[in-house]
Amino acid sequence: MKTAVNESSENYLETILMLSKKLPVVRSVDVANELDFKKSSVSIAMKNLREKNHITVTDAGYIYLTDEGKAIAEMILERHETISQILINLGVDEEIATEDACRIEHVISKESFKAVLKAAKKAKLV
Amino acid sequence: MKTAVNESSENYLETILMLSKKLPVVRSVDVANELDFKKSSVSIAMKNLREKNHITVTDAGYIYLTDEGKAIAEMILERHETISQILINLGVDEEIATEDACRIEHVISKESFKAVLKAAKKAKLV
DNA sequence: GAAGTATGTTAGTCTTAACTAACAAAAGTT
DNA sequence: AACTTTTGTTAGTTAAGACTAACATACTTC
Repeated sequence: MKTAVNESSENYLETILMLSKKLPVVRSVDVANELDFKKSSVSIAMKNLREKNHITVTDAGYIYLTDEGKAIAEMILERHETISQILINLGVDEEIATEDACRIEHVISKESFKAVLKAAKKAKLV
Repeated sequence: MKTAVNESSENYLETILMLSKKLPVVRSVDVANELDFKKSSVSIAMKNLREKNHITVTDAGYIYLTDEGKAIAEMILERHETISQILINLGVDEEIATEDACRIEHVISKESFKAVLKAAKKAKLV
């Protein structure tokens, strides 16, 4: 089952996972606040993620990642943490490193990420 | 003079610079062929680049980068070559490395690129 | 010079993903 | 009970950046 995921969806899934680690439950409004988007935008995005089976939403409005959604979210979050850590350890300002990681995490291929991670570990950068 | 350049424009400028190195003159149709876009799309893009003073176009349809356009194009092309070279030297398949470089080159910050370049040189990766 | 090919432009369409505005329902407050 | 705040949804707008279709030159070629 090919799951074509675009950058926008990846970003929402990553944010839901991240929020679920620091909030008891995650709602649309939490996602909107975190990303600084309007709740109407998030509402539509959540509808799309529901239709693609990447999340489920309870009657109370609590958002949960499905296995598929969680797999994507965890992949992106791992990339985010790894890439920002590498950049910070190379001397890049933390805020800039985080912003760059936020963009690179969506465009790097599995193969390249794997190669970079391996090299960074060898060089004790991560 | 803040020159906000989006990914699309950067890509066109990079392509014009690249083509200028292997063709006597660069025209819209050459850009369209290289990027596999329709010539109408390129026509509109060239109009935008002209309005932003990133290129000039002669009556004969020959496209030339302005100083400002060339600066952007050279920056992106340097990133492209550097990033793809690093990935290839880390063992990534050449085609994948090139595709990844094509995307990362537009989203990495000046500061991060500089840090990565320095580290790659130290490690003899580039 | 007529016909065909190459090049460039314009007008209008489509998709994505944000936005505002308006509204409905629930929960909290006085 | 009445008012306010919070949350979510829907409808319609906007912008970017690709697309198709149609057309206007201009250059070739016979």
